[in-house]
Amino acid sequence: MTRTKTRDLIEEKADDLFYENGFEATSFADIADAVGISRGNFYHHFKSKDDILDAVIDRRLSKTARMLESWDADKLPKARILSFIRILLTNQTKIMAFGCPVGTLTTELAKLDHIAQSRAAEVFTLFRDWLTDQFHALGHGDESASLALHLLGRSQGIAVMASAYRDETYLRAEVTALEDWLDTVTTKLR
Amino acid sequence: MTRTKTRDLIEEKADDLFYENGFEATSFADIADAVGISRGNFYHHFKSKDDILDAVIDRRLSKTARMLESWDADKLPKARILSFIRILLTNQTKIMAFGCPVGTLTTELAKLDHIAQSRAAEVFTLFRDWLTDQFHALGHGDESASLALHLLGRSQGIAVMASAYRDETYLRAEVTALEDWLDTVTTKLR
DNA sequence: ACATATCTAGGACATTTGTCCTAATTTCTG
DNA sequence: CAGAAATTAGGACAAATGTCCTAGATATGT
Repeated sequence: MTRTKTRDLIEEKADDLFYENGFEATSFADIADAVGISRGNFYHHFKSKDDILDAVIDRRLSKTARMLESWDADKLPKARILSFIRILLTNQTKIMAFGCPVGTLTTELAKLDHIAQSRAAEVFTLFRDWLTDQFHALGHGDESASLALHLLGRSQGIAVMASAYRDETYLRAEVTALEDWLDTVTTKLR
Repeated sequence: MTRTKTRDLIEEKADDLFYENGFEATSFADIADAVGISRGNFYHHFKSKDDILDAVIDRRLSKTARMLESWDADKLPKARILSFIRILLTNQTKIMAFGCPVGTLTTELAKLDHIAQSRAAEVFTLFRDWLTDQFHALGHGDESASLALHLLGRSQGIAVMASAYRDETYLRAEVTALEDWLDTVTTKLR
């Protein structure tokens, strides 16, 4: 198999496992098993566990950036924010089982006092800046940044509670509440 | 040392370590070192790691119940809810470093597929039911339960974002926003 | 087609993990 | 005070961890 293919496969499986089982709880053996390669082969592609973590974070950063760009392409600001809110519904099953991938990873890395924590939080920054742009486009001026952070926090809270209780009704109700909030906030301007 | 004293000390240190470093990342050796006893002695008090986890959860449950009772004793419903909101300020430093102890533990246990996950979530239930009572007392009727869950989710989101960015300004702004929300919600009734 | 670089498997390694055992010490009880 | 019970220390144990090494297989470039 070509280099990039195996590397990519490792990153993909590691990404999944870090999300579903946590970074600390995922061992080299777990990833190697999931990929179907030997443990030894591993070190040809990644020379340490932190190396894989870096790659997984990179992967998530570019995946997120691509998603935001695709929303930029064919939507209006308010619809874009709605797309963000509705990630909670799109990924409902996984979120109820494992929470938000971004929030849970940064939380875990904070506890581990891991150097990569701030890099993991950059995924949040991607969303935050993008959301700030959207609120700006809607004419919210200086408020835009705090609206973006507020929305990010609301989503995180929903993810935490939805997974704690595995409660779909709560999740849906809160998504609706967020959509209402967006309506209120965007119509308050005129 | 008497049985209860050592047991208590172990629980206390385990509680702290689980919070600050995570459950999985905390080893027996870590706890034993923190308490200052030998690893062997450990198994006289707790026969497995899950045993300590159970004890720590019990501890948190009763600690939480006691706190809520103390608020019941000398406050009015709205002031009680305000006390809840202001936990975020009271425990600001720890929350910015390690997130919310309840949210982060349930999240981790969900990923580990751990049997104790639902018991850990009972701390949320304590808060939820108590908050529901307060909203009831304020005359919110059937809305009370979802208001309680909403407030719980908002707090969780704030804890996640505050620790992701270690951002005190955000935390304070969002607490103020929550206080405003409480005002709006409670005055909307008349 | 051959030399070179890349990839792969399998195992070695020291360390750490959770768990358990034994023997000594302390504390309690009659 | 003597005997029983509870507590403690220290180490043994297998399994798992992250890391590294070697030797064979595969692919690549000329």
